[in-house]
Amino acid sequence: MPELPEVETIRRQLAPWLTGRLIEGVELLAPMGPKYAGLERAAGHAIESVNRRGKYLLLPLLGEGGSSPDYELVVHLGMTGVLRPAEAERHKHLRVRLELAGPDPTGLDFIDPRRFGRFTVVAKGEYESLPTLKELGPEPLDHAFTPELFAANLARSRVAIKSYLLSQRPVAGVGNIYADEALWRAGVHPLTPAAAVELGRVAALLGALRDVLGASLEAQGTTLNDYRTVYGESGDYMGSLDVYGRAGAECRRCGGPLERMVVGQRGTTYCPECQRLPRLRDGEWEDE
DNA sequence: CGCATTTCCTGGTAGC
DNA sequence: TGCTACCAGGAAATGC
Repeated sequence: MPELPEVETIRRQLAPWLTGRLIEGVELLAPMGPKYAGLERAAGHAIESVNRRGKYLLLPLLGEGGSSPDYELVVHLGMTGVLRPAEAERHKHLRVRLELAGPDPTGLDFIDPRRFGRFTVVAKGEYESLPTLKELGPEPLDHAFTPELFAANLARSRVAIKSYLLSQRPVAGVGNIYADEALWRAGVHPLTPAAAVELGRVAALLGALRDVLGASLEAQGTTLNDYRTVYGESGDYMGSLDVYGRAGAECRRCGGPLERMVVGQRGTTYCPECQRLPRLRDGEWEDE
């Protein structure tokens, strides 16, 4: 499942290849719909740069004659999306092919078996049709993002911290794997109301997010099943996961068994010993 | 507005 | 072997 480290890995590989390239044509092999809205507008435009916000890839498209960008290509890989150089043999689940001017490789394929991904063109910076992108929280690896800002964001909600992290509102780019990993590292119970995580724990949580996202990025991400880099490589971080996919195994901190539960319809693995739920007393949450 | 629930989609796998 | 049932889940849509 591509989250921040996986999408950033892909961005870094795409950037030197796609920057400045002219999109000569667009082929849509999936049924037209909101997930591919406006895609035909990409034809005739050059790619100014390859950027990332959260789990979204954002490619501003230069206007006719190289004028400043008017459109933006927005790509979300969903759960099973893969971007790679076009191959002669069309993949069974090929959804979009961009035809590029210039030297080989002259095509970019978007393959997406489960169809949770998006590949759309919007007017630059206008994300009305993409509410999550419109409301996206700060980049966790940005040093301007402080524990105080994170705490202020978390204070806006009483839903379970795990669910709130997945909403992309308090911080961008965190999905199911790294949410579980960071909560375990910071010793925060997944069901803790977001606003009830006290400042010290918020700081620990931000540190944990940065550690795990940074380490995974160095490993080119986590491959469970479908995720591949642009060049078909698997990410190497799976063996470093402490909790995700390890329900029933020993907690690497206390040795007790990790447990699995469902939080907001999402499978969640945690250590009941190391991640304690704060108690509610007189309407206030207290630690321990 | 906040929050909960439902929906989309296919490959893999458990069970018979 | 072949069938059915179910599960994985990011974000949008829908319903209070």
